[in-house]
Amino acid sequence: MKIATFNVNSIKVRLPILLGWLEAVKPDVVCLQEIKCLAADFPALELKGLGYHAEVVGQKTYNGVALLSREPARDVTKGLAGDAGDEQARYIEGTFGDIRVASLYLPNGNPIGTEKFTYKLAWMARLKARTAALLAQEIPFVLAGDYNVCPTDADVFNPALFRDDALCQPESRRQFRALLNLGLTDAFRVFHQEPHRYSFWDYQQGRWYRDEGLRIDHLLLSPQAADRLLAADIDKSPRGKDKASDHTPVWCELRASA
DNA sequence: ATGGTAGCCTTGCTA
Repeated sequence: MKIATFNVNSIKVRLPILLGWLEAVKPDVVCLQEIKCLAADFPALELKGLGYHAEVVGQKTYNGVALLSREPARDVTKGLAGDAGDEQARYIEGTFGDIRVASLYLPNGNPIGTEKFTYKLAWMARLKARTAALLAQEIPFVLAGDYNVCPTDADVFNPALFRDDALCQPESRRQFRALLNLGLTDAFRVFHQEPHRYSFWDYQQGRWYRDEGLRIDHLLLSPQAADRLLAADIDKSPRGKDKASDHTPVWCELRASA
């Protein structure tokens, strides 16, 4: 089973690139972020035309996550537990075969020293609590999405430039490590230890052209999923197209259950 | 020293 995550930065604008990529790669499950539309405005028909079902947590203008899948999702839950007053569309879970999958869009948190950074850290604490609850079930699961956390200085083109950025803050990295230390595996790093592999390149200042990016899109696997991990990589090809997102897909492949 | 880009639509906000 091939599972991918892709921050599309507007599903409306990115639909041609997304459709082309789905046709070429044929992933079984795709976790989307920053769809930037209400669920009612999601292009479900176009995706159905390629054989993909969609489950959507929408929001106008900002955020928004979705799960695309060849087989319909089961037991879909929308939103991240822990703050009933949180209106932001950043989390959805569904089950595909025997694998639980979440599409998440972790808050950016910039600028630091503001309520935005506080919200980011609080959201990470909620994600840790949800992860602990999932781990207690001892099932294969994949938490995939835009974490807005660059785990180490090897995951950013110029650490000094990001010293005061929320994506590279020690506290953001600490909470990301705390999540991993519960027992999750960063699928990409199982197969690729080399530094300077990125999933995001800013639109400004020729960052894509110069390969000056950050690795902030991750697939974190439970032990039962990691035991079935066959491959994982970043697919840079969509980022090079006209009208590209500033992110590119990251994927992993899991062996079918015995 | 500052602005640079993109997407939304609010002529500013978020990233």
